[in-house]
Amino acid sequence: MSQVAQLESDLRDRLAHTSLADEPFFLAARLSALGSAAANRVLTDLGLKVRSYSVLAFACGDPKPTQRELSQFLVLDPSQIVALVDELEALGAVERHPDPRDRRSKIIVATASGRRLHRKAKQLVDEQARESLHRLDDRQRAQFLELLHVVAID
Amino acid sequence: MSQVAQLESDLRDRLAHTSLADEPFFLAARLSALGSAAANRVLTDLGLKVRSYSVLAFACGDPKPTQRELSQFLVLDPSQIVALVDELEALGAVERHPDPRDRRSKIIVATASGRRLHRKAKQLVDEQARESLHRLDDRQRAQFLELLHVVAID
DNA sequence: TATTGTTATACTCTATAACTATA
DNA sequence: TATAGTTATAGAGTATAACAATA
Repeated sequence: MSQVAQLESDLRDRLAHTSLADEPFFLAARLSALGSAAANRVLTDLGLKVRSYSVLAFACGDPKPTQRELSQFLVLDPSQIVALVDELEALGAVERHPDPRDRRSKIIVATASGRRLHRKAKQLVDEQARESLHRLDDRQRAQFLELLHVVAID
Repeated sequence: MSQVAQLESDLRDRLAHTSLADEPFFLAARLSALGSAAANRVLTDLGLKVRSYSVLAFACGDPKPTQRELSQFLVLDPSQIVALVDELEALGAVERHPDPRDRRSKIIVATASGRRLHRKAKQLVDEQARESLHRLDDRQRAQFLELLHVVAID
């Protein structure tokens, strides 16, 4: 049914005083669940989800990733990348290019329209992220991102 | 196959300089995926997973949660709580008690052996968490937890 | 009428193994 | 022998609707 778990203040207070509230993996899972749901909601109109958006973002960056690298970046099995790339390819957003240095590999590169799509999507996602961090002031937000960066990118 | 995505330093460096590396939802998702996998690995021997461990933790806390509350805390559909509680009940770790204030609700409360199980599990999980945050010093870790707390607990 | 727990079901995601072509 | 991408498939997780008991 509904699963968006907007907590009333008394429930929030109870959650805040649980033993789990000090366990980073629980907090990260909760943040991830809430964040992904929100991001997916915002991306639907563009035909994207968090996963495909992430692949597209890498395909827009430099250097271009192979599928193997994508699977490591996104913590997904290589076999799952196939469907994601297929999906974006069907949208005309990315193409599979041969890797000149290893003919087994395929490099995923965004098309011009893929880059436009990414620009629009990033704007929506960034705005949504700003909202979900609204309880932090500028300094705290910067700090949080820096620490999260260190912790999440092994 | 393997999906534990231990990155080599050059790949880590590439990931660190991607546009996604500044998007909190992506970092949270990555941290959550890595953290849950690690926590699940550590909990297997006790017959628990992250989800069931989380339910057990609430059932050990005070005040005891209803299933409805659990679904909000864990950002899961109420129908999914049923199976989790069934699972813990089969382990003899929790019991469903009638809620004196609302006979529709069931309060989930840990048994004595459930509390022992939780104690053991928490020790393993905490140790694992400390490891995965090893790149932060004490002050940073405290800061990170505080900010994560604010952001994840709406 | 609305809500709690439950069941059922369809759908998505995840994990694993095997295949092919390259290395 | 090992690795990149692919396919197939089974299992786990997710979303949705409907029902009985209770509010």
